Amino acid sequence: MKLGQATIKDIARELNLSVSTISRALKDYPGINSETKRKVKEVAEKLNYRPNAIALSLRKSRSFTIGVIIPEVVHFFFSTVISGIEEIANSRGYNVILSQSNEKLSREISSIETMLSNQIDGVLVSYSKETKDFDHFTKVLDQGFPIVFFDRAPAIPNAINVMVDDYQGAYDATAHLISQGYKNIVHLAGPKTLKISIDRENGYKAALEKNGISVNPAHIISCPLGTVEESREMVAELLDSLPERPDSFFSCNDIGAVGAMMACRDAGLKIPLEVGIVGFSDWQFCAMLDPQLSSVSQPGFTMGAKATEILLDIIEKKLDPKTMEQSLILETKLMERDSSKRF
Amino acid sequence: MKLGQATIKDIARELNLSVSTISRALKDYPGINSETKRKVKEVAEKLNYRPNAIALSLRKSRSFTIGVIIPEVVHFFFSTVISGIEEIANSRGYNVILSQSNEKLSREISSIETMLSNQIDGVLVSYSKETKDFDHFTKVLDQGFPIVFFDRAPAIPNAINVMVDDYQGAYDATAHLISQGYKNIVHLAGPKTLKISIDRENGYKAALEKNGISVNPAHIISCPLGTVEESREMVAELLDSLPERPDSFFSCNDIGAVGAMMACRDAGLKIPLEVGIVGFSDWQFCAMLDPQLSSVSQPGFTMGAKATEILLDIIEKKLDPKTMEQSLILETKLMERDSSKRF
DNA sequence: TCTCCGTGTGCAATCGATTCCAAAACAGAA
DNA sequence: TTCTGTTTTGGAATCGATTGCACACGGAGA
Repeated sequence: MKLGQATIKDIARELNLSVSTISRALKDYPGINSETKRKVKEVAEKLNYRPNAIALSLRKSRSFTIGVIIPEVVHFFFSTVISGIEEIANSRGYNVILSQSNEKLSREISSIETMLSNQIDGVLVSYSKETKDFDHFTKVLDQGFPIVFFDRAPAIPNAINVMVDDYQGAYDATAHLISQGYKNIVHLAGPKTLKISIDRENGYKAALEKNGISVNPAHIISCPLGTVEESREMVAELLDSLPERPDSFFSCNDIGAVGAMMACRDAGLKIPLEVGIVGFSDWQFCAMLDPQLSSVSQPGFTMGAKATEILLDIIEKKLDPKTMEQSLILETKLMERDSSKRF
Repeated sequence: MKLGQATIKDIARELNLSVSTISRALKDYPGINSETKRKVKEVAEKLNYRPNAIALSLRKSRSFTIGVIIPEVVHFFFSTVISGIEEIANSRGYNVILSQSNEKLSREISSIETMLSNQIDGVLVSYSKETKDFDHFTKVLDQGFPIVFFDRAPAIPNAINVMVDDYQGAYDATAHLISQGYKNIVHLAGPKTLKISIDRENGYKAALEKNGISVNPAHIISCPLGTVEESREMVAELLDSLPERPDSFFSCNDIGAVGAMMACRDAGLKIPLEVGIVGFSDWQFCAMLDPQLSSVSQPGFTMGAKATEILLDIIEKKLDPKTMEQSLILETKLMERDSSKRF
């Protein structure tokens, strides 16, 4: 057998036929003798023929591949999103090219460049924390190239976004704490560059106001790093310094909530009796903690799946990005667990 | 501007030159007038020219893309591996196509088929739990196609593997429990289809024997599902039924360890005073549990990075798979935490 | 004036598959 | 035997970029 893959030409040579005949025979075109078809398929099988998708891509100017640009893979939420993307893309016959920006703008830009060079049919993006300027996206969007953003929605007019209702999720979490009788609710907030952080903070504020509690700026703590240590220290300091001790924490992510939990335990406070804690994202480990951590569950898999469906529909012209709904907002679900249930 | 990407032809038309001149000018070939080069590059810039990687792939029979076949993305360990793969591949100018088998053999087979169709240059594989027969891999391996297996090493002679030293990791974990004075050590074992499960069990047995403790078959519990519930039930039952209560658990994974932890707590046993627990993998949440869970840390990122380096070296002929070392075994590291430290 | 040589370009084949158009091959009818 | 129509097959262009080879042009030397 020849080195490398057998091509349509090898079959043609073997049978003394032209390549066009082989091509048609393999695809069951009408007007090819059925005996010829049989022989062609037989030889194709024998030579272990496999169509060259690259050649097809070149001819059709379609690669049946979509790109995914994500801040980092090692992140429970994002990994569920990827899983959803992969699932739908695969079932519809598309490949998935993955690239992580590691929250770096420069890598985000080079990623989209190489992906475009590779003639991908469309791209799914969750942009990095560093990204404040979206020119690298608008430039290609303006050329009519399909992009769907997920989780983190950019400030680009007419961009298609799939996200969760961060505002409502945060509202629900805060309202839940209030309903459990907590009064001094502290919010551990995320970086202001991300719309999701702002939305969560706003949901928190709205829930307070709706329940007649005025927002205390000293109760909103910025945790830009998002590490356990950071929030643990912040909360420890807070417990020491505030005149009136906070009796609950709503963190914009689960990691922060764990830090708060540790700081409270360090301070000898009982959870949920003396302090209530709620996180955001509902990472796998929430149910494994003691006490189990309440958290706002985000449908990561669904988000990936929906975003991919929309992207593929745009690629296949089943949807027109100009006339369609710009944003798809998925519902969150508050998982009430022991860390915040007093009753 | 024309719809779609500008090609070399567009530049040629614009400047009334032939495509060959453009090609050479863009690549700074000698024998092209420098004034021409300047103009070509200027127009390329103006038209936002981007070379078509597909066309290049077809011509060179090289796609600069590698495939990754993995059981599931939503798995802390695997996501760290992916991160390592992505890092190296990217830095060496390769794309990464991702496909998850969801532990299904059929999907594994179809994945490798489409990847081959897409002319990938090589593939990294961690096979599914269902896979008992490796024909779909040996067939392509025999044609000289580069495959590197990671984490789960198949029973294929001459296959290249990158894995962690599961035996030693398990040995260390068990020896650690013994050194802490635990005597009745139960092992929660994984599916026997995976070599890693067998290695870990053997490491456990060896550590016992080395320390003069005979292996009690009733102390080896199979947990094929790998869910918290499964191990929780198994352990609960065990605590009830065994004549002599086990005083420690070494689980082949962290999830199982959490289940054991819960069952022990349910039974009113104090950790680590009355029961010691050690897991395997050192997932992110281990340090967040209370008490913090001891676990055997696996270098996922390094594994992905090393496997990718080997694969790319083979692809680029810097390494010859026939003469090289077949297996690269990475060291594990026991993270001793509160769940198993009595002293 | 003719030849030689170097510089700068263009032509055309190539990679693998598809597809429009044309052309064989063959059948049956006149 | 010739013509017409159908069935089956082949030729060639195409997708975008690369590259070996040839060619055009100019000046220099004989």
